[in-house]
Amino acid sequence: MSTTTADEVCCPGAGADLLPAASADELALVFKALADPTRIRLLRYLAESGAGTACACHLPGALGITQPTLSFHMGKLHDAGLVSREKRGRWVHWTVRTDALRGVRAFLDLPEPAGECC
Amino acid sequence: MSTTTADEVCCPGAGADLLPAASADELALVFKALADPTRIRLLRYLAESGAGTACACHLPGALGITQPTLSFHMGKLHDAGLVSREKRGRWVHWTVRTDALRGVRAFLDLPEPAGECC
DNA sequence: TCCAGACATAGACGAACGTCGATGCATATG
DNA sequence: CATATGCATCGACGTTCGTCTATGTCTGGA
Repeated sequence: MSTTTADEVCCPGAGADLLPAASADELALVFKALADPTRIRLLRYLAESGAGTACACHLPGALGITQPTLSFHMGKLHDAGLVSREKRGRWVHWTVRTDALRGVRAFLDLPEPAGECC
Repeated sequence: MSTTTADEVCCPGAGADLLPAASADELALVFKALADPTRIRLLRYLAESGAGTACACHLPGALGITQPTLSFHMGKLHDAGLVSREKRGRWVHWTVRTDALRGVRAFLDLPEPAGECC
């Protein structure tokens, strides 16, 4: 029931192909990890620290969250591949993985509008 | 309670300043709109269509979702400022607003790791 | 060896999300 | 005017999310 009168009446140049569901899922996973203000600030904080690495010991206080909540967010970032965990003695040090952002950055470079529609 | 022993023991170069909460919220809003496979495919579809504009009449079938669901997702994209709505007669045409992605694209250009940590 | 501290995990709870069917509201067409 | 159609909205539902407190686990130092 898809090819009804709509196809011929409305914008015919809109026959673009869809992004495969697998690719969309993969992108959404990273975007989901970025879809929280706390995690955005965490990522930014790490990126601005020396060598993109820092322990998160003073962050709960600065962000107004508890330690388990911080652990939860870092886990999310880690699951998305955006940070790597390294245990040094008693503390955990986190490092931003900028290469993990390549996919989403490529996606955001959407083709510029060119040509007419209808 | 912030400047305890932790500050002097663990990575001292980690004294980066935090992104303001308002900026983080703003970024998270856009990322939240992108944090769904269906919306990712919709945005990509629009971007690849002529002039970044298309009506969404054949999309429900192609994506395996119903018309209300499509309306819901387009509303989300619209709320985030990622698309603009234009009513032409009986149909609604959607256009990608690539400029709305500038903020998140700038954020994703995280500073490269430079210097040593500890 | 034992204690203190850093981090993870478990359990709970309210809020937001994604989806649907049903309905309402415009607008083009006969 | 009556009808059909594209889209938005409503109400409902199960799921996921973000946060907390309480507890467990592991490591370094006294």
